[in-house]
Amino acid sequence: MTGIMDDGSAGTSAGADEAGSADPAGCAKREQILKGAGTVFLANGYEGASMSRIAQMAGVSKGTLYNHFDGKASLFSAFFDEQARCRLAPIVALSRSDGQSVRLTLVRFADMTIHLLISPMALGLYRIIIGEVEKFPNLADTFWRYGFDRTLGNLTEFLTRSVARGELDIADPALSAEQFLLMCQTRIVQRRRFRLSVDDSDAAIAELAGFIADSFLKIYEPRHQ
Amino acid sequence: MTGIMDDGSAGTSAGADEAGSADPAGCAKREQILKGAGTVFLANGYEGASMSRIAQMAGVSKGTLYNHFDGKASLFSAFFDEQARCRLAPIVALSRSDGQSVRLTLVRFADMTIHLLISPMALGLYRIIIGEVEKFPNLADTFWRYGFDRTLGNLTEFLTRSVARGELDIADPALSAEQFLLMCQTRIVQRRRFRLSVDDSDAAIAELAGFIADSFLKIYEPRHQ
Amino acid sequence: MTGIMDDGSAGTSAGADEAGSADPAGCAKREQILKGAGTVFLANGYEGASMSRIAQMAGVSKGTLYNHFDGKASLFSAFFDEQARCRLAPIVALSRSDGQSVRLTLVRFADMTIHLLISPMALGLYRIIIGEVEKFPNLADTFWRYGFDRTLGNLTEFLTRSVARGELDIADPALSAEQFLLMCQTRIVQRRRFRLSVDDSDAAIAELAGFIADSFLKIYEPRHQ
Amino acid sequence: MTGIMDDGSAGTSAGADEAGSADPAGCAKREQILKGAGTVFLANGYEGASMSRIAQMAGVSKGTLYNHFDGKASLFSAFFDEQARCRLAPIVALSRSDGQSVRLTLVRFADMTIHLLISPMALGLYRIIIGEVEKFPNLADTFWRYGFDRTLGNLTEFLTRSVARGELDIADPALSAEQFLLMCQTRIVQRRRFRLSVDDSDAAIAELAGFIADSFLKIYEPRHQ
DNA sequence: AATGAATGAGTGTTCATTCAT
DNA sequence: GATGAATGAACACTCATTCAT
Repeated sequence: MTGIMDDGSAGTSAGADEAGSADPAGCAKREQILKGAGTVFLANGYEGASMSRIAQMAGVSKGTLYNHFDGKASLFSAFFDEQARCRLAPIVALSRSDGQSVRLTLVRFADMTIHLLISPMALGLYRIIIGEVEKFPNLADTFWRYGFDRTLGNLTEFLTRSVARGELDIADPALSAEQFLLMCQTRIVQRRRFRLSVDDSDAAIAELAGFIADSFLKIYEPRHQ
Repeated sequence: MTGIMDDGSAGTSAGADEAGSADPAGCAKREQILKGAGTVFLANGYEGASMSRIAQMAGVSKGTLYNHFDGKASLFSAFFDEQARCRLAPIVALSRSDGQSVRLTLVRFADMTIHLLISPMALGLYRIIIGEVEKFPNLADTFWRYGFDRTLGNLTEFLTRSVARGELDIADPALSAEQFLLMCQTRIVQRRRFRLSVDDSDAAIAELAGFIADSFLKIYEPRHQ
Repeated sequence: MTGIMDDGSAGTSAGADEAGSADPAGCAKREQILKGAGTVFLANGYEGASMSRIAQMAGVSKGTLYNHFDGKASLFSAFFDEQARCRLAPIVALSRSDGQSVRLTLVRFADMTIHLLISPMALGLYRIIIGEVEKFPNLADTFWRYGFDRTLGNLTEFLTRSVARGELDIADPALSAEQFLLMCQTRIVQRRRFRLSVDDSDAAIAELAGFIADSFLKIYEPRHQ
Repeated sequence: MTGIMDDGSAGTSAGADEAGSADPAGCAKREQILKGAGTVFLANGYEGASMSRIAQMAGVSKGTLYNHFDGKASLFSAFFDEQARCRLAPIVALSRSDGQSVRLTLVRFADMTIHLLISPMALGLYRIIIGEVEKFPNLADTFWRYGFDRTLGNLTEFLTRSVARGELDIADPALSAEQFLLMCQTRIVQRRRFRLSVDDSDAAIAELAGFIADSFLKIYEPRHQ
């Protein structure tokens, strides 16, 4: 439905030299494996996951894993590519909602970002990428490109439009967008990443989102003199 | 020189009066092991590190590891505690530097924070904690307390003093201190954590530190009307 | 031929109708492992046996051991159960031989018992059970039930029948049966358990069996006055 | 007090070429080690005992163990020799009690034997010897000679005297003595060796002792025609 | 294409033994 | 003589990977 899906299917069809009738069936098993792999990898990390458990979780035999993927590392990368390509960046669409005040848009953006970042999937992906970046450097790259840059790009675009409208005064929108995303990690997100207890109720998130948006506006709202 | 050093030397001197020459020797082996363990843990994570490799790296036999530590997890924790206690938070002293302008203090604080956070040790510790927090929840706690809270506390204190002097207008200094620390992770720190290439020259860091301090001041400098 | 064989074949045939050719193959590996395990366990005891040696002796890899059994203790128990169930108590059938004089039956019973008890397998099992009874209490229980109680039961039954016929005068046949079995361990069996040299030729055993039967008869033959 | 002590001290003094002033002190440490070793060996068997635990239990350092004994096997043998020489065969003295009826002597002998054989020490020694006889063949030999043969010898002597007095009619007193000792293991002793539950109250033992003595007398009491 | 039994190098850990102090 | 830190071979057990079916 979004451009994300298009990207995903495009990537698959590009390599779909085996397509036709075999593709759906083969893809089903493949997806089945990737789903099981994801569950195990997110719960146990790369080293902590065993191929046996993945096979068991996916409901296939261990041999089948090796028919579809070259090995553990390959399966791990495939899982991450799929996650990054297909499931990240649901914040994208939101920032398009024009017609609202800049503040409201920023508040909603912050609210959604915080909610996303403390979702089990996002926390798990962050954990595993940060943990395994030395062993799988391209993983972080993929994750960054698909998971962060797109969101960042949309926010940057929104900020640029706002600057053009004279609603904000920003010299480097890309840098400020990144700054905004980091401010969203204050308190709640950061503590959740460290598994520290914190109030992450919707109300607490909403309040924090307001605080972040206001802070951001104080930095960048045009000062009339 | 700092309170950290005092803590460390206090612990050491406490055991020094009954040992004399024996203590350094025993401590030497322990330190030797911890050093090797650190190298391997930081490079490979907890699961990826093997006791054999640690023994080899530390230049001792595998059995000696177990004479000094209860096991892998124990060694890991010991390494972590030592790092958290002794090597983190050298930023502490800085925020005491009164007599300077608030901006200069913030700039220097941001500069030091960025430098610290992109140091190999800090990057490695962050990686490993985030990666292993599910298996070692108390690790993140220790890291947070020693590595983050102390720095945060000092910054909070500084902000509170500045508010008292009328130089800043902050409702919740602790929250704003955390916000400042997260802004310090914009661009350079975050990219280094993802192993992405980024200009982390002193000049680039200095410029970013200035940007962060200015942003922070724009949020919290008193508005005269 | 005996009830023991029936038990064994019954268990096998129960699984044979859904397997056919696969069962024997899987069972073959299992039997192969159990055979190797038996050799090593009997020669070295439980603690003295290493899984590596068992694997080597059985001609399989160490991993295969763990594909078929949960671990060392499990393998040990499996070996034991099999031995206790299938190889002990071949004396059972003998006591049924009616139509002979009581004395002859007792002599033959003693003769067979002594022969059985000094067989390498019985000596090894006895050794290992006595040695490991603290660590595997259920082992001794199994051994007792399959190895001793059945034989004891048959002898008791025989004695009871003889009492009914007026050929013996026994108040507590179960106790006397046990007494008989212990008398069978005089001299030869006991010395073999201690690895002491002793004449265990068939002739010596036959003579001892006669002595035991005569002693037993002197205790329990009806005294007419 | 008994001949046992004489034997023990004789054995020690025979090898006391290092005697004089060093002997008592060295012997104290040696005894201390042997005591600790005994505790650990009896509780865990040979393989299950670790030199560290023995050192700890004896209250000496691990190195000291090796100053006094050649190694684990040597310590094990030394412990057994000492046990066999010094602590076994307290039944010896009893059979000398003449002036009583043969039956009473036999009853008291059986009673004492049963009590001795189900004592923790005797059960432990039996277990460990039977279990380790393959690895330490001379152990069983020592145990047999000191633990069994002496008792057997005394009983044989008593039986011979009784035969001479016309109170018993025994062709091979040594064989019959052994037979008597084995009958003493009926029911209670045997079950305790297998860790099976059994009534081992003094009353039960007394009753069993009576049964054994009566059985024995029925075999060997002179038949007047 | 799917299976799962077999593999063997690898893991964390223990422990009898040695030796400088 | 006593110590205990150091050793390294051995242990039970795991797991990514292969391959005959």
